[in-house]
Amino acid sequence: MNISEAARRSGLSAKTIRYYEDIDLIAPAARGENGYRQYDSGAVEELHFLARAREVGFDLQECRQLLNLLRDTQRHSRHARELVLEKSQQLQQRIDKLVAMQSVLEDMASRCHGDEGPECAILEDLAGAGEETQ
Amino acid sequence: MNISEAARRSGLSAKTIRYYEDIDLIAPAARGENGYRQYDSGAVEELHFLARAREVGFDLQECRQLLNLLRDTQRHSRHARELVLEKSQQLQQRIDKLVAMQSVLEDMASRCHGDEGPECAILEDLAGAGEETQ
DNA sequence: GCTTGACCTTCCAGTGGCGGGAAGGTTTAC
DNA sequence: GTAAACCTTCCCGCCACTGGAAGGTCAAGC
Repeated sequence: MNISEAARRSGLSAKTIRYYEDIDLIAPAARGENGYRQYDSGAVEELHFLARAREVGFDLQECRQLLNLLRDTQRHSRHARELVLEKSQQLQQRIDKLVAMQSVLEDMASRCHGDEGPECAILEDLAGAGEETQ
Repeated sequence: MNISEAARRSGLSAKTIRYYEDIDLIAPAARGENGYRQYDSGAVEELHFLARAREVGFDLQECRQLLNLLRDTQRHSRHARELVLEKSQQLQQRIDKLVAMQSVLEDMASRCHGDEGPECAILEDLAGAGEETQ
């Protein structure tokens, strides 16, 4: 099949598939007589694997490691599990940070009248926070 | 004061301050005889405002709007409040997404032995998810 | 045979928000 | 006198793509 069909089946865009080939994340696709890339179901499975791994938060370097594990029949499942748990912790840190940011926003919004007047707790907060001790 | 002192007081890096000037987020700094940028406390306050706004999740375009509100004595605090609440909703969406991703990771990890064997629920999941119906 | 449109190819540029580092000028301290 | 710590501008790199230009290919309809 051509690249757009492989894209449809894998969940990646054709652009992304070419990009992954470009950075040697995947092996160069076979080519037809016309120079078009050709994909079989095995290739699509790898692409789909990558799409899934990206969806759950792995970056391309980590995807590389996961692909190596996928291809390695001598692998230890411990390695995959470690990658997943580490990624989970990273996500937790990002979540914690976003939650903290959001609570600051909600707090500011709650103290702002939000009317037609110029007085604004939000702008005061952003301007002055951390300067009271001086 | 010179740029590194302004950086220290505002919480931004000198690189970032120059960048903000470059993209016209802030007015060009005054220059001393030697060509060095000079900052007064008013300029530092604006930089600090920007640092705070960035910390709570606003992008530079939104920071531009917030700065306009800060400078506008005729502003309506409603505008600032709307920006904050919209940003809060955006953060909520990002949080929801990350939480969903993390729960997938935790689920996969829980079903993986994580031992020295090659059998691995994680890799199976990533490879096969969404294909059972076929 | 001709056109139209949907494919495909490569290559280059841009995104956001900076950070790193080169190459060179200035100031300060010893 | 010199070393270091500043400062300047400029350009490249990061991540993971996306958009678009310029051009080749293919299938369908007339």
